[in-house]
Amino acid sequence: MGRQPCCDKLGVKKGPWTAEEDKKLINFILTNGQCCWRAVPKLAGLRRCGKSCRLRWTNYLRPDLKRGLLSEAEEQLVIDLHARLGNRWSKIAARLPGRTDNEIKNHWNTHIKKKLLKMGIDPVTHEPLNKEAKAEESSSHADHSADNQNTTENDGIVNSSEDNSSTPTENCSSTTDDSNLLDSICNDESLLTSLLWMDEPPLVDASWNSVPAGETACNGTSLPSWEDDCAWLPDCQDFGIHDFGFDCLNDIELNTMNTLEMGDKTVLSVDAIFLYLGILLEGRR
DNA sequence: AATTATTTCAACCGCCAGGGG
DNA sequence: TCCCCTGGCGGTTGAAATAAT
Repeated sequence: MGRQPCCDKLGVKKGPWTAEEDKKLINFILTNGQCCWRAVPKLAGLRRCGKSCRLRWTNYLRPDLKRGLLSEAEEQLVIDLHARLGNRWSKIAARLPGRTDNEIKNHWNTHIKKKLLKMGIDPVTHEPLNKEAKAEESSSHADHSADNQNTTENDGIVNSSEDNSSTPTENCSSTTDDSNLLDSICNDESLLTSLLWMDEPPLVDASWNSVPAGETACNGTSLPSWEDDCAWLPDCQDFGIHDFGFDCLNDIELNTMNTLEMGDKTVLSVDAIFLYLGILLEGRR
């Protein structure tokens, strides 16, 4: 018996999402949280498969996403991480808060790859291209003995045999470049702030999944409505203006939002979140 | 202005891993 | 232990946007 498709192919819409669909999905997720994706389209009134909904949410609609091109520092970080992790985009994305694996993968394929090639660096091995050519030449003589030693899996990280103290990137760039990278990261305040959370569960995502005490998300019982009780939202999700990437909004837009001061953080009301998402969606069209 | 080539990136596809029955 | 389901991942595609002719 073959594997069941992720969704009933009949009557399932494909292709670009419409504003209406986005709205429905956002509404549903904000109301119910992320639960069983397979059930989402039905419950949200969408003619999409659950997988498509999950992808749309994680890659495009999630409120904690950063938009726009990667900064220099982020790009450098991606290159460095790629040298260590290879094409493990999700692992790389986990180190760049607000960025998705898809976004990083696309940016790698369209920008970074070309940049590295231009610089004479092999985007796969992160070795200088001429060195690569030489290595290939010599390896054709020297059998494949190095193959077994060259890469070792260590806790999900690929290291070359000469990699105990340095990465391929470091091999071809030098430790000065590393300090430059560090400098550039330190100079990029937003990135630095983000990186401080690097080994923490992502702020929004983690709490996004956590349904408030006493609520059940997926079994369809006793879900909170916004009107009933939103008090958990600031406490549990701790949505801050900057967690949402509100930097993109102008003062007027921000002033129209209903915010609450919570200690050193400005927390958004539910109305404000909906308003923001509306503005965000408008801005993306 | 029209046509063609190239680039970008959102979305899809197929596969895999992990969890539960 | 096996089977099924779900979520997640990485590779690929193709429509839209942009640049070049």
